[in-house]
Amino acid sequence: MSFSKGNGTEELLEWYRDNARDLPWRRPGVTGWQILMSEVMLQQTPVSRVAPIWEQWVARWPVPSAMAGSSQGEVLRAWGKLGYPRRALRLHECARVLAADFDDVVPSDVDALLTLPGVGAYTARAVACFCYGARVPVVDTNVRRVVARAVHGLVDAGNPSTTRDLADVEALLPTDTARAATMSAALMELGAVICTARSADCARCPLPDCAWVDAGKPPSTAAPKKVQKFAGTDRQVRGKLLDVLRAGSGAVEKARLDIVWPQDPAQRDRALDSLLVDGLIEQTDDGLFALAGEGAQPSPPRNSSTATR
DNA sequence: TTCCGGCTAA
DNA sequence: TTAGCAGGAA
Repeated sequence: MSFSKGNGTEELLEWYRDNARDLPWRRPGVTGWQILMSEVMLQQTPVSRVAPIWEQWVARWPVPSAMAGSSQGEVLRAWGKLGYPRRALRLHECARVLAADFDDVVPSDVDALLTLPGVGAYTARAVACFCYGARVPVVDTNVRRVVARAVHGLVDAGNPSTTRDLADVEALLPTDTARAATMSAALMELGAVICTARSADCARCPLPDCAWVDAGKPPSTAAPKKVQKFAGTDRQVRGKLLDVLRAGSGAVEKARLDIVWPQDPAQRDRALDSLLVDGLIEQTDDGLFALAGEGAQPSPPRNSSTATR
């Protein structure tokens, strides 16, 4: 397996060396933990939204044990509106495991990384490669698309098969470890900047040859995929409910949550229950709702300021 | 396969 | 209006 005719490895590596974006988590001296935080944040979330939050997190929780010392609620608040807040919860649990079982250091071994909460096939290899320079295929949606086009001549990757994709990319990597690691980063960068889902800027593409271009840029033949709607879904309701708790400082009465989704009480209660099940929120003994880990905290003293009454 | 946020470029 | 975004887990 290789890029269509010529092997575009040298061109791609050179392009990356000269054009890689100056992302904060690519700075020298960034640790495995900090890389891991960036990777989890970047799951389904654009770079521009992640960068400022990541800077705050690196300053606040520079090592796993620091985060393990904070409550889940504190982490959820700091997560803000990045979306998919279960990621934050997993990262917190991951920090606890790293502090307890890994001497506060993110492991470099892919199999060890895969045991960590919130770390899947992509993230494990991304950390092994970007932080520790391992020669492993790093396959995300960008790489999948680049390989589909440049190698297979298709606009989009078909059914994502992790096994096949890993083998595809593995075959593209140079033998030399350092060059292979750079190659993985370059493939991702190419998909993120040049060969994007919306448009392929072939004029600026460093690859000397592309199977998709050679084939005349054929459109997708795949059936239109089902769109995962958002408006009116439980996801939207969960977001609104969680936003109330994130914005406030302590436990709140259910009525405070009810008002953000009055149109469908059944759906609202279902969403609220799912947040409890996910461990994102908790219920206090007196029936109030709070962010996870904050229900036991003394709510703002209601009667202490009796002088004002 | 489906569910899980929130934002924005086109 | 919506497709798409450095995915993971059940």
